[in-house]
Amino acid sequence: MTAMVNVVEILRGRGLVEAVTAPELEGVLTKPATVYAGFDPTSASLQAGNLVAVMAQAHFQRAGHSVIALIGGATGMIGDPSGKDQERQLLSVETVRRNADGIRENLSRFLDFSHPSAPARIVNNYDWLGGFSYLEFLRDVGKHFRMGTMLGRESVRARLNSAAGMSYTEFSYQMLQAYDFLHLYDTAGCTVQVGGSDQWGNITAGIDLIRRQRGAEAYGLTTPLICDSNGQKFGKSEGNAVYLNADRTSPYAFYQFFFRSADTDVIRYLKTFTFAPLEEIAGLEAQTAAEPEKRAAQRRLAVDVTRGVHGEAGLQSAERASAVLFGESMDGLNADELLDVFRDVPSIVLPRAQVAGAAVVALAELAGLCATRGAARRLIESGGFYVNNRRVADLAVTVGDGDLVNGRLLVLRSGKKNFYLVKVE
RNA sequence: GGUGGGGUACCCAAGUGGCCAAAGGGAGCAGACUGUAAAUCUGCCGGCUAACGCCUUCGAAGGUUCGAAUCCUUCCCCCACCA
Repeated sequence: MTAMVNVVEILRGRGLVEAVTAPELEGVLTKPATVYAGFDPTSASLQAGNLVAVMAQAHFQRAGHSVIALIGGATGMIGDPSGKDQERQLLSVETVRRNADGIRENLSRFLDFSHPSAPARIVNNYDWLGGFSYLEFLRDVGKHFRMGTMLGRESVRARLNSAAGMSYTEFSYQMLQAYDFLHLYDTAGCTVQVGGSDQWGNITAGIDLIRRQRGAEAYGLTTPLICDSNGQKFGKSEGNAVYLNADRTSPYAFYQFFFRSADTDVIRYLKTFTFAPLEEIAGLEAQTAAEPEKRAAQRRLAVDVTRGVHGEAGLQSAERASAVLFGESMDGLNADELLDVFRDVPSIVLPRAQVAGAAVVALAELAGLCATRGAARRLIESGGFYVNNRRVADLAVTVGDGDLVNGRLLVLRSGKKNFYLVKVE
């Protein structure tokens, strides 16, 4: 058998390694291993921040290892206290199930489930934890945990010292995740767990359990928490999370999120969120230094990630919309072309009677572009309001039939980049 | 349970009878400059209004007063120290 590529080295080179539990991991990975990462079904879609763990797993699979994505159908009902300062709201069984389906869809874009020798697998820990009785669990699992160790975990200590405190339920979380690791070790020969840096405690809990119960060594690798150069957690756009599902974050908005990356972040992001070879990234870095206004690195980042998540069709619609919105004029486009370009932009349908003859202030509020009439007034007075890409700074201006593209479409805009489509019927 | 300190707008925080829709900072929105970046500067930032102004807000409910975020009463919640 030919020597395997050193996946840890690849991950390091891309800034995807925060820490490993033992240096021997690299040696272990010279032979095919089974690697798992868990995903919390708190939402029906993964967020951009989750891409770090997903990419790490994809690199493992590309290097010839078997990967398992674990959806926390059971643990999601309990709530992982790691990195949270509040007790979590419990999710219903139904919600967790629905969310698990959404996440499965997201993951399928990155992991190869039909790989000939090592197909990726998705498992749900509800399948083995759901039927556990409390007594059984205490006897078979809880017995192997020491209070001192559990209380010493960072996630527990931080919460016990906080005003919010911690419930017994959340305190028990670490045992469940540890048991997952043991279960996957037993049933799939899984010896490596990958997770965010906040997962360190949960991962080592699993490693301890496997050592105690089976006398075997298991390993963990954590990925760093990605922040932008301002120290803000990665994956928020205008205060909202960036999701992978198209119905939550449109391909256009998704593309734009990456395209707007700062120069100081974009090279790091390319390494982390794309498979672009490091030599190419070095080239883009040089180009960014020489002619930053071309935004070549940002474009490459946006293109690669959007294609990965939304496919070729999603990428094309995002690029087409971006070209029109930020470059070419929208004059000369008819309503159908505009509808196509703005497919991903928020829109509202209004009856003709409410639009024709309406003052722009009223319209901005009515369409939902501004929360209140006053906000609409201020926006217009400060010169940040556009109708069909033309600035309107006068409150008294009204919209007439002649302003509607093909008599049925109006493009509103706030600031440089927030478009809003009004469909008239 | 005792004692002390608190609850002010999205967040932090000043304000102890009228000049308070409430200082300052942060976040946010917009403008200028740029490159859809960063930094900087400017404006806005409870609601309605073209504006004068009107309405609702300072933990909750009552009360005193011409007038209350500010004083009084009761209640709720939080924090610190002690038990």
